[in-house]
Amino acid sequence: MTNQAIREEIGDSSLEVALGALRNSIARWTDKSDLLETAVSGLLLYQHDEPTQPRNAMYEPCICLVAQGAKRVLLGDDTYVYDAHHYLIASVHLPTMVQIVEASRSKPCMGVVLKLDQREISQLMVDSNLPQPRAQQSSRGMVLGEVTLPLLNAFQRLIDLLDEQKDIPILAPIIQREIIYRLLVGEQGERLRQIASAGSQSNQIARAIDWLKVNFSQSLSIDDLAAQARMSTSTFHHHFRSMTALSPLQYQKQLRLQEARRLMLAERMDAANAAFQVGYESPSQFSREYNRMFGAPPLRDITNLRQLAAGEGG
Amino acid sequence: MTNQAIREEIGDSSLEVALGALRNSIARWTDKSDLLETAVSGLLLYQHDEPTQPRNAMYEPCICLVAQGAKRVLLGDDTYVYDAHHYLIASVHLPTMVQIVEASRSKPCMGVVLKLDQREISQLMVDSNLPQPRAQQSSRGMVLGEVTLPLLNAFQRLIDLLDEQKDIPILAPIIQREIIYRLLVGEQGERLRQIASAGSQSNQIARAIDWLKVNFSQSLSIDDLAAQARMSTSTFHHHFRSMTALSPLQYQKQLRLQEARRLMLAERMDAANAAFQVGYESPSQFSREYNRMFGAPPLRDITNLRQLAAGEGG
DNA sequence: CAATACATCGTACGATTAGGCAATAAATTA
DNA sequence: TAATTTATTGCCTAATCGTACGATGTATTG
Repeated sequence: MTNQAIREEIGDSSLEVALGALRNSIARWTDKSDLLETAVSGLLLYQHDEPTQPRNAMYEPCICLVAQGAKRVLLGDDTYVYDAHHYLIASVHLPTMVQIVEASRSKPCMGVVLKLDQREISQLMVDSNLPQPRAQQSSRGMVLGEVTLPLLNAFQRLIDLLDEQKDIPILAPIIQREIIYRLLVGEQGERLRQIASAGSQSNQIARAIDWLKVNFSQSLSIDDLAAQARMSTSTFHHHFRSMTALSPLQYQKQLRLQEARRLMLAERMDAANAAFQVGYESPSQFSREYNRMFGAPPLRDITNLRQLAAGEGG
Repeated sequence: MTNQAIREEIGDSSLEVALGALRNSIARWTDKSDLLETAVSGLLLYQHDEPTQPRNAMYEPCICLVAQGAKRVLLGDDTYVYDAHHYLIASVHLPTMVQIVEASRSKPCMGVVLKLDQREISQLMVDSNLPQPRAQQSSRGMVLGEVTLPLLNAFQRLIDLLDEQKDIPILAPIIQREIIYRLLVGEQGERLRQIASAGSQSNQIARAIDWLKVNFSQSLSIDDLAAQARMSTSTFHHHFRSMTALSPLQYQKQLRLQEARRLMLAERMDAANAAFQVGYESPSQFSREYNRMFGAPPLRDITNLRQLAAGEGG
């Protein structure tokens, strides 16, 4: 056995130990098919005890780990599958399809999510004099990386804080900074640094995405948005798509339709009003696009969902 | 013979008489194959005693009449042929191919050109309370119309002024206003009014064209130009093309290459400098496009032209 | 200095939009 | 249950706009 192989062996076994500890911690705080917002702001824990169908979900800027099980994320034509040995970073808000592909009663999928704040990342880059990214080109806003022991340990310490709530205000930010630092210098650090470096194309696109996220119900002028990002219309398109796998309009449409669905489902709003609320000016157009996205026209889709929920509840 | 027919007969014969008078006047001031800028500013007279090949020419905003002979104007894929019974209005600067198709020693092509000033047109529209145009859609910046007797008479009086130079400062503007008025209320008045009504799409495009005409050697941002015209990039394209039969870039290219040709021919500038002067940043690109437009690379084209001129001169 | 790779930009094309109207489904009432 | 009203969805037209693609210009590499 070579030294290299020995190191890997040791590393791997340490990793497994750390993952085991993480599983225990997650299990202490969450129950089956449970999602918990913890006392550490931005830190979420969850477990789920069976595979799911793909479902629409919005990823926020965050880093996601699973201590057990596996998930599949669909972004445009790309597929990202991650498990206990791979983390996933989303550097912007991204509409995706998410599916738990590996989970069971005996071995539920157990996950940790830590939301990332771009300002923190930028601050850390300045503070630690990390080099500006080489390439100007913008790439996908989602990336997979290999889980390392120090990273796992940091997460472990973060979760351990939940037992010592008084330490959270002081220690949580420190540990979060450590995690971010480890990501920045890790294999996918370049990506994160691109997003965070002010004025870069990635950063400009990220700003545009933030704007859309807030103002999706307003009517959208791509030309203006491009001007804001100091790019030509077509260049803006190019970079937007390379980051989100969606055209700006498709992105806005996703936001609009998902919000409309939420309004009808949770706030019991009728189709026409929901359509209007999210920025559509004609109900017929809304109906057509809703149908295209969710597979059924508004009312029928909502009825389906209600029946499904009732069935699960009973 | 119906009254209608009689009126037409009378009208036609009067028209012929008027055209005869116009021919005499033009002949008094111009010689064979001669172009005269008259003492009336904006008024040009010319005659040409043989048909020509099509040649590149820039039309300014103007109205063109021929008292004898015929001309053909090529604008993009459109062809405009006009003779003694049809005038041609150009409402913006337009790069065209022009060809005299009917002319001979005994019956030379005899023409009158009066340049039009958009501000005068707008002023007249306000003063005379002419209605704003109905349609918003923009159309070709060139149009043919049927010559009428009053129009011919006005032109006759304008040319007659050349014999009474002291009256020009007072009478020329008045007669020009009459001509513009007749055009505005005539069959093609709608077109002219569109161009002149501030804020209309046609007017916005006309402004963009004016800008291009002056700043063709600067590098051009279509997005900015569109923003200036308060249109989206694509809408701007659409209207620009419907008015000029050219895309904005093609339009600019025409201006650049024609100016470069002039610089080389008249100012004896070398190719590389001419290229640079009109805004090209690489001589190779210039050469390629020059070749495409004039059928020969810069140096050879100029040599050809010089030989041609020498041949005609001798 | 040529050749090549790469990013950017212009623009033609096709998708999307508003707005109006017709058809249909659902709900309410006779 | 039938009739009437109301809410939703489907369809049309004309215009605008988004955007994929190909042309153009810039940087890089041998």
